[in-house]
Amino acid sequence: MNENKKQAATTHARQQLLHATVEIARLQGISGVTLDAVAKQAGMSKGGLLHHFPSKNALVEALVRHMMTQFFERVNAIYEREPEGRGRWLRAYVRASFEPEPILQDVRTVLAMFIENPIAMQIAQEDADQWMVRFTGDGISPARLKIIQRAADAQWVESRVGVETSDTQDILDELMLMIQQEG
Amino acid sequence: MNENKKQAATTHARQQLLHATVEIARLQGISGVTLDAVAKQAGMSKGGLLHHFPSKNALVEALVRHMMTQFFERVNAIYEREPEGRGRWLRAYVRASFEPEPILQDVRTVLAMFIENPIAMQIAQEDADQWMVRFTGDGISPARLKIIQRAADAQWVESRVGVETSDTQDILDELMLMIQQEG
DNA sequence: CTTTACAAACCGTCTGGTCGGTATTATACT
DNA sequence: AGTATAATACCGACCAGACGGTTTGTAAAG
Repeated sequence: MNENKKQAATTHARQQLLHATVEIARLQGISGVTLDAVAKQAGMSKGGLLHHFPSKNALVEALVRHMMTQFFERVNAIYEREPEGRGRWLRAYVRASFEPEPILQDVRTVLAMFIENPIAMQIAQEDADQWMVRFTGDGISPARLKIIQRAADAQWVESRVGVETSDTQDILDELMLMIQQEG
Repeated sequence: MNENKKQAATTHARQQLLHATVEIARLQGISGVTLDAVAKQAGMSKGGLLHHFPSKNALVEALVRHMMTQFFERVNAIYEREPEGRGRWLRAYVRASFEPEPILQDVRTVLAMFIENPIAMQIAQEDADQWMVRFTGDGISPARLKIIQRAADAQWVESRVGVETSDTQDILDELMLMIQQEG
């Protein structure tokens, strides 16, 4: 008895659907991700899509999981080749984040789905530039500056989005320390 | 002649509309932000809303701008009280990002609008937790660890979203250095 | 003859936006 | 001052399109 052929997320059709979703997101943005569009992109009818994923939410959920798995595998691969010692996992994670690998391209696209909004992003970019101008001449190396700013931004976002953060004060202290110290 | 009463973004009605939008976003999430809902929340009809903001995009754009201005003003205020010297602006920026001020609460809400998605966020949270487990015992202080991870995450997002990043290599080097060094 | 994998027509709802209309206030003219 | 005129602020019915999901049908496989 062959019984491992339809394992939930493993069918060829499902893979194709997932890939089509990423494709649409990349081409049309999140608002373009409709059942019709995805189905069409995958060369299938909406009925067919709904057969594999009972709802749009199911599709998105599967997609997110799929992407995260991919990212994990990438980190894992890097981890193997990363020398032992302090922060081996973290090093692998960071490296993977900075990789331009096509695999990650997809992951990023999906993540972008939840942020994208042409107007907002454009404004955000302008805003970021202005901050950069302000920061420059502050005596801190550009690299370190960006790291600090990003960490701050993340704090900002996460606190609202509901991601529990424990060591807020410690993180703040550490950041201030980084600013004080020589870069 | 009184002629400064209707300055584009300054009317009382517009302010109210903007505030209503934030309120709806906070209560119902981004999907709840419809013209009808916003108008109702502001005690106005949709027609009225459309009179002040010719389209939904116009509303969102005004909102984002408004929020960013608020954040800037907050940073500015902190900057004034921040001692001179290295990274004064950056320090103010970081401090503002970590503030629980109600003013910033709004800004965060708006930003969250572009990220919110119950399923995705939940999965992301689980994912983040797993990474934390993996990182722990890596020999790095939790605070520093989170900073590094967040900076990496930001890189990850930004690269896809289209935010131009110049010193990628430098940032990566700096991060690796932070991992190596004592926290 | 039942299950799987799709197709395609169809439906109800929701949403952004239009449009015609009205009350109120400011401006112009006599 | 008094009245005509017009601009502003707002209402609410309406519409067209989009979208998620349901249902019915069907062809092939086992």
